Amino acid sequence: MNMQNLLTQKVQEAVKAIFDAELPSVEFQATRKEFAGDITVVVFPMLRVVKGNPQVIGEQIGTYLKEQVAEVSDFNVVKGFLNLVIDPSFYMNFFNGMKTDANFGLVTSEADAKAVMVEYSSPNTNKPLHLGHIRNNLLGYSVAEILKAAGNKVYKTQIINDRGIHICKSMLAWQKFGNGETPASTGLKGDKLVGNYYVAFDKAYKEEINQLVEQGVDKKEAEKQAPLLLEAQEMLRKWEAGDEEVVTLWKTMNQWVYDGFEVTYKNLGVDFDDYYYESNTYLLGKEFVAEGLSKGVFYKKEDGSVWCDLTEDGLDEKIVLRADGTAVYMTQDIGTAIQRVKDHPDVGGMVYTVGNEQDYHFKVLFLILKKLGFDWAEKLFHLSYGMVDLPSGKMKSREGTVVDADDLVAEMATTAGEISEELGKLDGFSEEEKQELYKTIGLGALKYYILKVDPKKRILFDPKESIDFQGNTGPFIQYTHARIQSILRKADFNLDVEVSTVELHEKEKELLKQLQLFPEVVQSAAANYSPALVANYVYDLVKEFNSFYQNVSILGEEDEQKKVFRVQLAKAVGTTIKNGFALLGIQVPDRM
RNA sequence: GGUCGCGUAGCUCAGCUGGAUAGAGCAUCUGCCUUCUAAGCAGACGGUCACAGGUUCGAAUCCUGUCGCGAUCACCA
Repeated sequence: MNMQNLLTQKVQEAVKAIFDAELPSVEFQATRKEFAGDITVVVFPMLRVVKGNPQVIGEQIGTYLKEQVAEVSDFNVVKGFLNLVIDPSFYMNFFNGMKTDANFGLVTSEADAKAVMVEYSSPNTNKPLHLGHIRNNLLGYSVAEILKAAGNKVYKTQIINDRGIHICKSMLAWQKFGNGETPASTGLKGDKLVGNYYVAFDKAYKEEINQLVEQGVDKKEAEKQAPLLLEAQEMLRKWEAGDEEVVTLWKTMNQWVYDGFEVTYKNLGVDFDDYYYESNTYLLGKEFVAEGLSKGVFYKKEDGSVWCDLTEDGLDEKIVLRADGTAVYMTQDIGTAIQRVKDHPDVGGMVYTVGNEQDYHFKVLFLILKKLGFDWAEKLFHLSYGMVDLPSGKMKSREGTVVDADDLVAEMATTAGEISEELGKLDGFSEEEKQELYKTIGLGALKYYILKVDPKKRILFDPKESIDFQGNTGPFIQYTHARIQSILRKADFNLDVEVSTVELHEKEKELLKQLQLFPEVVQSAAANYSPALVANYVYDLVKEFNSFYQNVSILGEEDEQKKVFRVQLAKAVGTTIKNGFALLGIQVPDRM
């Protein structure tokens, strides 16, 4: 049992015994550094049940605990705060229980557990991934890993937006200006090549508009009339009709993009269990719209379009099927959700990692699924995150103001390399090992930078100010892990022994307290879908460790018992750093 | 205009199920490498927690209003 649960019981017992009152709950907080004690009971909330002076009440409860509870070795009361000193043996017991557990704090899922499906990435197939997608990918991957670690079965998936006018634009531009270029012929990544044609389309399209405007056509009208756009629309119609030539080109160019995406995903270190494609699912929702109609969840307007009335829920009316019977975004998402549960009957909930610009869409989607009567609809979560903006504003791929995902990852590795070279600690590394390490550090910096901030906050990213490698950063934490491994390499004695040191150094105790929090942090990060909680926790742990490392000699300690304990402690911290960072998708090196 | 989110040190962020003097990092300044990796440690400087009310023994945290920033309100996705 952990300390808080035990103390909750004991404090309730004390209040019962002394004041004959029932305490519904007990409030704890960490004891402030300037006071003696390890954990603090806040007396004020008890005043609702127990009348009296908080100082006196604190004294009475403190006395009771000291006498009755073995783990409480002393106490003091400051105003309404009862500071308890916990006996070192409690920490040692905890430590001896966890120090050999390589999965401390991580929970494996029960065989019959319900699964959670986490959707993330979900790009369009007409352009390469950029910094915004990076945030999405890192968040989705990390939340999936955190949910796993908290004891859930997880499927990672995405819905690929592979159809529509945007991809036709790239296809058309390629047909017109491409001269048969391929990724192989140009050496370009497929997603980059296709992205170039998307930009080329936009450029040519704008020229046409300008020409039309010069000829006296109204601008709005020109945007609709430009021959290129009409051609692209015609291409979309052909695609929907199954035109062989168009479909073949579509398949070819999409495959180029997928191949390019795979490289980016591999670079980022994210993966998926399952892929869904809009071209397969966009018609799926229709049968459920029909079902919803018969159930009275939806209604049909005179023109034949189908709607869902959400005004009673404080929202608007929402269209779920066009008058011409074609699917809208909502139709497709209804269908995809249902399809996913059909494919994976053990799915009991889903997480959608999608930017906050779609908050309203998901509110509506979840509500509609609920109205359709699916029990899992209660367990849907929109992992909504803030946009990544540049100092100049929003990233716009057509205007070339995007921070490309591959470029950024590469730049981070280059910077990591420059810093490493300067520090010159990599004697004995092969060139290959060095490159591998630079990638690990660069990615660590990038991932930590993005994941440590609360998902719902927007991020302002200034490409001119590079991401730090010092302070509250990924590399700082990786560095600490490397330091610990260095100690372990040098510790040439048996660590497999039980140490019962009762005398704990202040720094050691602080570390043990911090380690103890890890399991709760994992659970809380899962409950809040927040990698930031894990990031902040690991940072606190690492800060605490470095303070210990710099102030207390580990291998130089003369007392054999203490020395062994300190190395064991360092090892446990190293394992927790590694496990915590794994939840963020960040690797930790053994040397750097 | 309606709805939703955000506003904490010069900058980037913690803290937000109400609790002691609001914490880190970066930047600036001081010390610490003949001892376990200085991507580090120890310290200094820096705050009317956007503003105004309210609830409370107690508010950065909860409620109301105002201001600022962003998103969204398509038979687009």
